[in-house]
Amino acid sequence: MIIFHEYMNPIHGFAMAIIDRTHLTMVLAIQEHGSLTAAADALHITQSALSHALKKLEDQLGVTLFRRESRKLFLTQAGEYLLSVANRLEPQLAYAEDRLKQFARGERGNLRIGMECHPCYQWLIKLVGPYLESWPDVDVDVKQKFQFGGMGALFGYEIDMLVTPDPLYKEELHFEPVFDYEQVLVVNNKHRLAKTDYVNPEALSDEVLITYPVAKERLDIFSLFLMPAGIAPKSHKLIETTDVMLQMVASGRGVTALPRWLVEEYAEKLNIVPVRLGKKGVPKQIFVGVRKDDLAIRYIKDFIEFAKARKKG
Amino acid sequence: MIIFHEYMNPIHGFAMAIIDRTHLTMVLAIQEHGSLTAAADALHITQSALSHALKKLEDQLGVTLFRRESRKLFLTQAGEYLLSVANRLEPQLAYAEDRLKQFARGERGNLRIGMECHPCYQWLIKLVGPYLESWPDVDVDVKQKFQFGGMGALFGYEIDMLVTPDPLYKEELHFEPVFDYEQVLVVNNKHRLAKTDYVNPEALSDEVLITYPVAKERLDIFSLFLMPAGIAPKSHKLIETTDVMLQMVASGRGVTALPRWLVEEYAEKLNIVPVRLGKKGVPKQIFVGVRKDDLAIRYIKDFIEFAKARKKG
DNA sequence: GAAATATAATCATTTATATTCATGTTTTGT
DNA sequence: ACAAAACATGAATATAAATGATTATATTTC
Repeated sequence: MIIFHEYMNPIHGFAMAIIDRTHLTMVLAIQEHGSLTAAADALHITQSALSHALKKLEDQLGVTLFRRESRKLFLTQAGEYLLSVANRLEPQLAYAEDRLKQFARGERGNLRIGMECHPCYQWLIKLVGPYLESWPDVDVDVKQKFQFGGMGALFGYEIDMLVTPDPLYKEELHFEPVFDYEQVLVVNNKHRLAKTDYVNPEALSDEVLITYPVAKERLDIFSLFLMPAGIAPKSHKLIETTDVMLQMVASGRGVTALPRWLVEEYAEKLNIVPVRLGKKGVPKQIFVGVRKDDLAIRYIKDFIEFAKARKKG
Repeated sequence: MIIFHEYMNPIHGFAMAIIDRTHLTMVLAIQEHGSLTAAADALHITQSALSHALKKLEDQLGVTLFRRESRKLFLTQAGEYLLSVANRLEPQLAYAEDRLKQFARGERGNLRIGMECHPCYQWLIKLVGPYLESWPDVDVDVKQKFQFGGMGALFGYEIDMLVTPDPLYKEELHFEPVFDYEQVLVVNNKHRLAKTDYVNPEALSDEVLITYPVAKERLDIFSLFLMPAGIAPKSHKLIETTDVMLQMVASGRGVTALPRWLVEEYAEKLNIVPVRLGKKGVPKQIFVGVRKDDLAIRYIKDFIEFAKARKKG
C-alpha cells in the first residue's frame, strides 16, 4: 500500500524534515534483528511503538519501506536505500556524540596558550611534549602576538591560557604562579664583570644592552633595576630570538638579562656567565592565567598542574 | 557553565541517543542567522522554544555549545565541532529524504524486467533506450532465466515486470497486451516453400526445424501448429540466439518460426523469407505483467504505456 | 488437522516531550 | 534615562510517542 500523504503546514515543530536519527536506528535495528518484535526489544520499546513509528515514517514519506509478506518483513527498494543511508550516517552521529561528550569531560579540545614572556618559550616547549602525551585528544597552540595584549586575548577568547610575569587579579580570571626564578645579567666570560658577585646599575652605563623588542616597562632589567636608579645603558639593541641574543653576548657585543636557569643551560655551549643584578638579585615569578570558568575543564586544570610540577629555578 | 549531567535509564524512547537531526538544523540556523531570535523565526518556532531546545541539548551533552556574551552567541570549541558535523551530515539527510520522496512518486527505482519470450528481446532493447531517457533516475535490468518460471519470479519479487506471450490472470497480477504480431515460418529464399502463400503442418515433416532451447509446449510452432495436426519435423535443432538461428536458415540448414516483424527486419541482410503458417496464420500477442500494487508506481505504469505506444505488428 | 506459537497491526489510554505564552533580565542604542 | 532588542525561565498547553490489551494471520508442532 502506497499512500500519497502530503505532510504540510505543521504549526509546531522544526518544519518539514521527516527523517530523523530515530528512523535510522529503527531501520538498522529491524534489519539487524529481522523482525519488529526483536528490534523493539533491542531498542527497549514495545513492538507496538515500533510498528507505529514505522508506519508513520512510511506514511510521511509516502513510500513503503518494508514489504509485509505474511509475518515477515522484506526491504523494498526504498527501504534498501534508507538502510544504506542509515549504515552510513548513524555511526557518524554516534561518533560525533562521543566526541562532544569528550569535550564535556574536558578530554578533548584545543588549548591556545599565549606567551607574554619571551624566555618562557624555552620552558613551555619542554612542558608541551609530555603534556600532549598524556592528553592525546588535546591540541596545543602557542601564540605570541596579541593586538590588545595578553589579557585582552584571554578575555576575548583568542587564547585560553596566558603565561606572564604580570598577573592581573580580576574577578573572571584565575592566576597561579608556576615557577620562581632569578633574573640575571648575562655577560661574556671574559667580560670585566664576569667574575664579580653582583653588579650595580651604574656598572651598565658603559654597556651595550641587548633585549627583546618590547616596551621598556615590560623589561625587568629596566623596570626593576635601571629605571629605579635613574641609569641608562650606553646603547640598547633589540633582538628577537634568545639564541641570536646569546651569540651576541658570547662574542662580546653586549650584555643582556635573562632567567638564571636559561643562562645556565646555554652556558654549556657558549662563553657566557650569569651575574646577579644588585646585591639581593632580582627575583621573578611566572604565572599562568586562565578564565575562571575554564578551570572546570580538565585538560586546562591539568596543564597548570603540569606546569607547577616542572618548576625551574 | 558546564554541567556534568548523566543521561541515564530512560524508560521510554529510543534509548540514549542524544543528537538528533533537529539539533543539527538548530545549530545551523543559529549560526546562519546569528541570533536565537532570527533562527527561531527561520525555523518557524518561537525564540523561547529554541532557547529551551538549545539549553536541553547542552545539558544532555554536558557541554556548552554557545558562549553567551552579553546578548550575543559565540560558538565554543564543542559548538564549532557540532557545527562542522551538522554542515556535513544534515545535507545528506535532506538529500536522502528527497530521494525517498522520489521513490514515493515513482520517479526513482530499479525496474527488473523478466523475459519469457525469446524474440521479444529485440523489441525490448529498442524500447529501453528512450525509456531510460525519460526516466533518468530509473535503472532497468533485464533477466531471462528464472528458477520457478517468470510468474514465480514476479510473485517472489525477483522481477517487477514480466514480458510473456502467456498471461496468467491472478488476483494480485495485472497483465496487459502490448503488441499483436503474426508468428511465421522462416525459410531460405530459394526454399521450395519460399514462394507459397502459406504452409500446412504436413509440409514441415520433411524439414529441419530450428528453435530456441525451451520446452516444446512453450514454442508456438509446436503448440499451435504442429501438435494439433499430429505432425513432427524431420529433426529439431536447438539454438540460443536469434542471429545464429537466422544464419542457419539463410544458409539452408533448416527452417524456424519467428514474429513476422522480426523476420522482415532481418530480411534486408539475409536471404530469408517469411511464410504464413496455415491458411489463417498464427496470430500472437505479447503481454507485460506486473504486480497490481506496483501499478501505483509511475515509472512502472509508464513503461507499459511506452510499450503500447511502440507496437510492432 | 488441531493446538500452540510467533509476529504484526490496531485501538484506547497514558505518558512524555515540545512549544507557546507571559514574564524577567540584561544589554544596547538614542 | 528609557525604549528596544535579545536571551532565559517557569507554567500551561498542545503535540507526539509509548504502552497494554487485543485481534488477525501465518508458521510450527504434535
